[in-house]
Amino acid sequence: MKEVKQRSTCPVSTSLDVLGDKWTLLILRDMVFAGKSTYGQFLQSAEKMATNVLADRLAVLESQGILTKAVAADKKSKFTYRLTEKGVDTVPIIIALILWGTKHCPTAVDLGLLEELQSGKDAAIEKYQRLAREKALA
Amino acid sequence: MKEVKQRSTCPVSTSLDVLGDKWTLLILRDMVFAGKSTYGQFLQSAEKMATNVLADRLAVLESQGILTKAVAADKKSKFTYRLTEKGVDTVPIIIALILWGTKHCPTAVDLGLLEELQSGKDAAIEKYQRLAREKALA
DNA sequence: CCTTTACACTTGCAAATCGCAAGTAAATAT
DNA sequence: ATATTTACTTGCGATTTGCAAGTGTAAAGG
Repeated sequence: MKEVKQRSTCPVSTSLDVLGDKWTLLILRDMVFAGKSTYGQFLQSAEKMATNVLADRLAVLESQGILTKAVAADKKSKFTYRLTEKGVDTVPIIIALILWGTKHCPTAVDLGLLEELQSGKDAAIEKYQRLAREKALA
Repeated sequence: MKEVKQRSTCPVSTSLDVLGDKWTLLILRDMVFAGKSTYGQFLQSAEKMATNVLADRLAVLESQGILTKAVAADKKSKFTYRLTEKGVDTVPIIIALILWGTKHCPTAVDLGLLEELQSGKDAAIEKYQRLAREKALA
């Protein structure tokens, strides 16, 4: 039961107590936008996160109720991570990061997603939250 | 000229390369929502960040063009930090964190701001960006 | 049955970062 | 001249990270 230290009661601070590092939101990004759900899939991302850091972050995310861990349907030696509603609710944060990065970090590019976001952010947020919820039930 | 290592070209990742830690967004929060602008003011926040970490983050934020540093109008021994447009554009990220923290971290409370956000997020984003811009010009 | 592979971690260790306390330096105030 | 304010810098032990290698369990192959 990985515990998180709370530095203050400010909601920005408490959010960062859990999400404020270089890796956690990348895991959530992979779940929401790349449909990933297993340890092995998370390791394959372009950013190459270390195995021990991934294991640690998954444990924190699980203990914070942001995702759930269950034995996979096909293999008993495999686990499937799924987003909870608390996890689905991080979509607006990730989308805000995408918009900021795309606008201000010139080398940051994204396929069709950017167009979709620029032509209607709220619609995109709802779409990806719906998709994430459907995946969570599957 | 503090340099930031870019892990990939994904916009979420590049944003986190700069903003992804426990302190950076708290500095920006203090500038946007508490009107702070000096080293001493940042140190007084409830989260009690270490002096060397603050100095480091301010240097990164300045080198990334998120804020500017200038000698204060009243005192030559004092500096004033101001947000650039790139800095003002982090407001939606901070607001997304406020909404998530308030909804999912029970101890995270906020005075009147929450009500304001719930009754119109986009209006609130525009309001605080406008206020931040006005302060940046002052 | 026995061996190999796939998958999900765990461990060990050097390097980087953090948190804390104290010290430095320049500009004001007294 | 002395003290204070403001903004850092420095030193150091503790924590966290990144990298490589090892462990354990379940399925698959021979």
